[in-house]
Amino acid sequence: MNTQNLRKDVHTDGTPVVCLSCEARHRGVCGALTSEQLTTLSKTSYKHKLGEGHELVGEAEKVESYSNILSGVVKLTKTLADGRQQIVGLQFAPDFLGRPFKADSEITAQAATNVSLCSFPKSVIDRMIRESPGLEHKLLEQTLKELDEARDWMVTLGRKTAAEKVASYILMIARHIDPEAGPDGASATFDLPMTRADIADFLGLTIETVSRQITKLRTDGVIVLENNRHVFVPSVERLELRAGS
Amino acid sequence: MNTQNLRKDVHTDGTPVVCLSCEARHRGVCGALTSEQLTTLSKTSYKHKLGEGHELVGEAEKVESYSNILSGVVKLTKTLADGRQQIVGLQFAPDFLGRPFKADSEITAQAATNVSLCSFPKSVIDRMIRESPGLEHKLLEQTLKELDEARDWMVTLGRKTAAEKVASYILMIARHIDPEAGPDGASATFDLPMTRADIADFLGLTIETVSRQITKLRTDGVIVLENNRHVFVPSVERLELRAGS
DNA sequence: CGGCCGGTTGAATCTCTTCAACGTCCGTGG
DNA sequence: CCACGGACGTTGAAGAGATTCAACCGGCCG
Repeated sequence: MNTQNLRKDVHTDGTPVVCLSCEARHRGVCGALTSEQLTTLSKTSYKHKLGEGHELVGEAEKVESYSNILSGVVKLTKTLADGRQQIVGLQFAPDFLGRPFKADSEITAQAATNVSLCSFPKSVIDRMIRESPGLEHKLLEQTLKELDEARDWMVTLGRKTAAEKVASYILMIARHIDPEAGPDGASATFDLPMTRADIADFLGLTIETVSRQITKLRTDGVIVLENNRHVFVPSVERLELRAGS
Repeated sequence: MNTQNLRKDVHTDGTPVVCLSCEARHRGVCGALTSEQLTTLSKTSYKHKLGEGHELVGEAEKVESYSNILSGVVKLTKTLADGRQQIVGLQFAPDFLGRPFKADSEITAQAATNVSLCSFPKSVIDRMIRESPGLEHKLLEQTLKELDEARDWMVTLGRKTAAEKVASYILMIARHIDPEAGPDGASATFDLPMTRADIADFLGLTIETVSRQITKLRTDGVIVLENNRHVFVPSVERLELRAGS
């Protein structure tokens, strides 16, 4: 037996096996880590799945740990004292989940779909941040991206009509989920990852208004529905027009 | 003559004279820099003032440079194709102004009041970021703070009534500008740093609605006005109630 | 003085919400 | 097996809240 082959099988350049096929290593924060750091991290990390609706915060799931999203969609929600809710962010794979340097986020994170995560203790990451500037750089980049997205959404919340809001939402999901949706004029097919109630909380509307606007998009032929979830967009460009740019 | 005294007068521990009384050195990003870095930076930095309404972007003022805000308020605006506007952020001293790692921000920055800035070339900062992790850490902290603020505001935009929005705005300004406004039950006095039009663009409302809601707060005794700008809040707590938490 | 800018106020309109009823899907239990 | 209940979604009618359009006021500058 060849020890070199054995070593390669187990470590493959020193990269832990669990990380080998992980998207977070390419596009996520783990890309900033060395093989040794990945090895250290993988010893305390664990992959797990959460069902739709499961909360990630207040269950020792996030306060004391960070996670990478491997698949699925996570929604970040803020709630007013009287119960009004607003979704303030959606996170897709391979986003990093967690708020460094702050214990209480005042935000609840919830699985919008079935979600699989790779979680690790806060302390290990916080130490690695201090040791390797590359990681902090990755975090800064992701945070800037989230800030850009939040500001884009502020325009939608503050200045768009209900019809434009719903179109903007479908367009955003299409771009995130459907690989083809990029070039204009193309079509797109995908599933909406959220209920009408979630969409309403995301758009600052009521369930009824969301439903009516989706119906309108359907009767106008901008989208084709089945399941109330599965969407076909014949022309992404036409949808963009409805989104008010 | 004593050379030690001379040296102290000019350099004072090596810290450049222009930086000595600068707030950014304490609470801003410059706090992460060594005396030598400050010296390097101060050679290419320049302090200047901008009048209200002056744009900071697209005038070689920001695209190729970053700035620290020394005084005044800067508004960040996004505009839709048809002219609808939304203010997506307000920055106060000693905030850092500029978007690292990205040439085009799709955001315009404008002086909401008279503003004084300390500006430096993008290239110098970008290099220092690479050299000193502390600076990147400061930037990450500020970006996280801005993200928190953006998300707070998303709740206001999406889920609050016009009355609550205006109260929230006045409350936010009070907390930023008036030193006393912290503890509940206290009173506060300050000037609104923006026109009604700006406030409307910030809250996703029309000028008229903003005006009506301010009038209502005035007739209800929650605020006392003069100048349409100067505000006295007898009880911050009562204002908080109007803001819907 | 006249015009413009920023702000206020009123009346009509419209968009979105509220309230209510109804339909469908799906798992549970008789 | 089918009836029941709940979650999710759609649709309609009535109502509230914000916008639109318009008039008006005061201050400032040319």
